[in-house]
Amino acid sequence: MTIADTNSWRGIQAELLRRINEREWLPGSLVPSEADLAIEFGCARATVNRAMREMADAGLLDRKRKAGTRVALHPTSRVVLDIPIIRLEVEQRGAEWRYSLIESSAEPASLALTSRLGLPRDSEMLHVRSLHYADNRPFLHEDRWINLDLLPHVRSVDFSAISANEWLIQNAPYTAGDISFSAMGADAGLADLLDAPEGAALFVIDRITWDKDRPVTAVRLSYAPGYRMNTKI
Amino acid sequence: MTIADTNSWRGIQAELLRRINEREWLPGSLVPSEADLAIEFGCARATVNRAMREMADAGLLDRKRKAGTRVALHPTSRVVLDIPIIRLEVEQRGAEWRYSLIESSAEPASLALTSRLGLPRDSEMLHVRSLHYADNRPFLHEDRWINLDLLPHVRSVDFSAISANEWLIQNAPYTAGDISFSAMGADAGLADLLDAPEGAALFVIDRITWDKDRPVTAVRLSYAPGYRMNTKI
DNA sequence: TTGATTTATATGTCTGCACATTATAGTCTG
DNA sequence: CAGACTATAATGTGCAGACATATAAATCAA
Repeated sequence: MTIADTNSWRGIQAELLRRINEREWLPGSLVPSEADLAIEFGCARATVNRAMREMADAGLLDRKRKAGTRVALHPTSRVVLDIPIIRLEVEQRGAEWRYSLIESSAEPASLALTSRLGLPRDSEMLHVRSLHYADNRPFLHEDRWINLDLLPHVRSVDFSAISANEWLIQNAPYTAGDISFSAMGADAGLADLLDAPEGAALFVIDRITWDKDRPVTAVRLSYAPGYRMNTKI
Repeated sequence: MTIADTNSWRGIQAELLRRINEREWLPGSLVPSEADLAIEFGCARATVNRAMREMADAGLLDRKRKAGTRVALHPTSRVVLDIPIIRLEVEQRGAEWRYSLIESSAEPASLALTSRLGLPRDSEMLHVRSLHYADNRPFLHEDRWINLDLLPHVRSVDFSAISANEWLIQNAPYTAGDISFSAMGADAGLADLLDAPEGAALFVIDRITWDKDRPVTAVRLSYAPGYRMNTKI
């Protein structure tokens, strides 16, 4: 019965984590109720609740009213990724960020894209392609389509002065987004741009953002070979 | 002054989100204090706190004592990935999971690995390589090293009957982990195993888990071409 | 002017209480 | 015995108040 030093919610959480990690409470087993734990730790029930709620959010505990709280059977580790502005990502690596616009023009989007976005076929969208550099070496290729219907004044933005990535974050709010990560071989054009051999394995992020069911932008970020996205559990 | 219908913390959170999304509160601007908002919404300060704390955790708000709360300037979108047991991941796709052990043997680990794990050089570790299938097609290659020092009884586990992935999740608790995602070209061996052309771009997850500073296992998961990891913001 | 100290303020957390919500388990009834 | 109803037990949420803590801003001293 090792009572945590402090009866703060962090102390209680640490103690609960210890009991789970050290198999004092086995996966799938029922743990004492909030009220009982509050008595044991000599604190208010709300404090125990605070500690346990976070653990439930993290997937370590399964909680149901009346049924009680159980240690999760399959603790799916939950990973949190922070996706920053590209400029900041480069600068955080201690490299100098540079950006160059390749193309910016209104074009009819492909059927694959419009259908995925729920737009009328042959909708005109702004197609912006650009390259981000870290210390003068290609870092990633940004291939973006912007919904002109939702953001008509984007036509007049000079994307050689500010990256589309940054302009959108500051000017186009979104309420939801779909992201997918994958690996792709570099085609001839990308290989040339990224200064990589053709067929090189590239880390790719595809992202579509929405503002209440209306698509804002669809982007594909293709990173130069060697890129790693790191995080902790 | 649209007061949210309910003065539950969710209602308040929704209203705050609306004000941010609709640019009523601009990025970087100071928002009213908890006390003021509590008065405005006619609720307790704790309720406002609950709503705002979650938004701060999500990176939408920056909060500092005395300085107050500001709308985040660079709303780094925070993505949450659930990394399930491989078997469950395959089954969730509606495919049949199958598993085959390639190799399981105690070997001295490479210097690169031992130094990364903080183990003595030439430490013996259990090297387990296996292949996971979805509907009889190669899904991913699991290349794992297990710390025999920490888990000596793992020598006697039959990894042809249970996957190392699953056994470890159920038997080896960990307190921290480092994960990195990248893209790699398939070498001859992997290409053969995954039934892919040599050089094909593979999505790769490297993960090291720790139990209080002691390494538990290091694993590289190489997914067959075409794999995408999806999530939402 | 500059550096140290104090003060005021916003957030962070805890308490004790109350009621709401949900789902289990038991009971009653036809 | 089956199905409907009811009591109960756990979590979910809210409130008012209190104190803790960090820190920006103001004040004071050299």
